[in-house]
Amino acid sequence: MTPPSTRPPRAATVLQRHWLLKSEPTVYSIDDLERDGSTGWEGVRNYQARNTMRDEMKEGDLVLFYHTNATPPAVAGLARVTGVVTPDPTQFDPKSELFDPKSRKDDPRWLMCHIAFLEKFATPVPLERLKGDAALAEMPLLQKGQRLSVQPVSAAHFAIVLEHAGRRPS
DNA sequence: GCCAACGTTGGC
DNA sequence: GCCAACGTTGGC
Repeated sequence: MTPPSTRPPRAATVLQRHWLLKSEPTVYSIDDLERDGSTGWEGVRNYQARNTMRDEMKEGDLVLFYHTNATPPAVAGLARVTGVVTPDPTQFDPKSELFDPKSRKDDPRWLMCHIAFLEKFATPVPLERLKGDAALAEMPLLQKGQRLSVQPVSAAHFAIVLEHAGRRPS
């Protein structure tokens, strides 16, 4: 017989997850986010990334802001998820490169998460440095062929990246 | 610019 | 449902 637990049930509200969002800095950089304070993450056109934003990212989650197609590619700073997903307006704009004629306003195909600026790293963490840390070998970003623009990051990997950035894990 | 890896599309 | 063709990603 299992005695009744004396512990409270694990509360989903205490779970804070960590993510990595990729952006080309020539399109939208950590400096742009610092200037804007917060932003809707427009432009995701991959179903897996969309589903992650829709189903898994929660307010208060922490985000590594990664500069892709940059010199060098690097984790550039930190952001925080601020709320639920909303339709990505660019899918309905015929003048946008991201226009999707198959998406309907009453059933939007593409969604965007919302993030707020937390900090720009004084010391960005280059991809090469991440690759050089054996403790990060399993990080999704470093897997061969990976190219998701929205990725999960484990709490352990997140803390290690912060250390590389010269930050004390909080 | 190259190209490996992956995702999407569409004919059948 | 298969799969070839095509488009995109993104480091180098």
